[in-house]
Amino acid sequence: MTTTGEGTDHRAPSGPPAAAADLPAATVRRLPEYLRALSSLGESGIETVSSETLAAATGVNSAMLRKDLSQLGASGMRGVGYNVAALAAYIAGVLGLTKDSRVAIIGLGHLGQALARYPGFSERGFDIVGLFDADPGIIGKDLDGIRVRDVTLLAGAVRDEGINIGVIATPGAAAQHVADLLVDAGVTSILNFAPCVLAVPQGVAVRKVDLAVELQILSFHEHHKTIGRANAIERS
Amino acid sequence: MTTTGEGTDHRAPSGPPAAAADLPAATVRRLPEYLRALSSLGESGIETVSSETLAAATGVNSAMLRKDLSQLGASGMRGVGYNVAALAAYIAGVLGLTKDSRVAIIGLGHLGQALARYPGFSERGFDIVGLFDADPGIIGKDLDGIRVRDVTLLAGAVRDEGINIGVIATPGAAAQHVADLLVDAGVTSILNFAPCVLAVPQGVAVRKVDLAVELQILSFHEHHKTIGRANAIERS
DNA sequence: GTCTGTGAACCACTTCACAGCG
DNA sequence: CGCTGTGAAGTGGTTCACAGAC
Repeated sequence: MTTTGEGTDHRAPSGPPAAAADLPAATVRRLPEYLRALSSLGESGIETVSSETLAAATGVNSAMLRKDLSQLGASGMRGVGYNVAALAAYIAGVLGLTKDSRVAIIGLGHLGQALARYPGFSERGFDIVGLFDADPGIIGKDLDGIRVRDVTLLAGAVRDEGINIGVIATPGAAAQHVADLLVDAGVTSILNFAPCVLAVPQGVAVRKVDLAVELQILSFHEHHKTIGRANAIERS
Repeated sequence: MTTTGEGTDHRAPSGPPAAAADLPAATVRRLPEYLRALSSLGESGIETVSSETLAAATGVNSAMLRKDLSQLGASGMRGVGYNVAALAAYIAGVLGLTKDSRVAIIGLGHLGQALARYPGFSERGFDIVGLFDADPGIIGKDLDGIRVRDVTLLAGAVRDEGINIGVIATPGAAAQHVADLLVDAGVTSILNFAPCVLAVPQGVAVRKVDLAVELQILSFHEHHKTIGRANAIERS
């Protein structure tokens, strides 16, 4: 399945990930990190982990980890710690990773092609099932067994193939149009790599990743590395 | 230069980006967005912009934009707004984009190759001057005119070629080793795409981008899209 | 009148510190 | 005795609302 790959042999070790609907955004952001650290621990054969250890592996404060997990409604044995396999399964459940997501990538320039071939997606339960572009020079191309289709076929594919996440890797100028296509077709989760702000209706979740922005933030720190004010750089 | 490309003809329109050293992290994160929006406005020939308009273009509250800019020490004419070209130049100065940065990418799998060819980097003043990998099958390969070198040559290249930003696009298992090489060679800014937490000494800035994490956060929202609680999804 | 700059209130998240369970 | 779970305190960031410049 998606998560541990190791651990003991029970399928659903903990109770059902019940009422974990309105977690703080900051907590949600950390859950994938916890999950990754737990997978890594599980592969090392470790069965139990303390909040202190797991927090160190994810770069957070142990109290925050405990608070996150308790808000989430889960586990932990006092005096002992957390069961690695059970906790991983629980978090995976909260994140909705029990059922694989179906992803379309729109825009297959260099970045889009790299995303299409990035093994980390399928490894973690995200099936890339559709590739779309507007450039006739790219349409028809085969990327690791998936053929790039014309973007005009996007809406039909979303419906017919159960696509529920759209990844926009087009130039900025095309991004809003693609977002509109996705939203009209019923997609409510979008990951945007284009350098622009997308307008979407309420209820549609958009996350934005701008690689150049990250470099510019580093540039800022680099530029102001004069005095010994080297604190507060992490987690900026 | 790095930023507007358009606008009026004065080179250094505003005063020197003086004492903007210890800005709040949240502000620094937004500066590149402001800059991008300003570039876009400048290309449209717009010379002046109100905080309201610029805030809308970047998806933030106008009061926050004004506060950011005033903290930064800059500009603004009451009753009128901000001079687009001057403000862009000012922000570029604060971010340290007046001098181009020299970037090395380590790890040239699919993602690293895409990053090496991503035009957005050079467009915004980041010169990719070094590509390094440990795989003999990749070393020697030419990517858009840059030859991939053996990672053992990294330290020397950092010193000889003035590399000041390292981008790690290796598998997780190799990332810490590469980070150590970079730090030992004197690099103090690292952008990490590997799915792991890096340990670095104080004074070294690390930013982490994990593409799968972004999808997992979307998965969470997708999974909990039951009730009409569609607020607070943006900016999570 | 318009739009900036900013004190004050508000809110969210983080850290501390410790009570309580195993 | 160790480690979780959590109230309480602290911190940082956002929004409000308005005084003041143009």
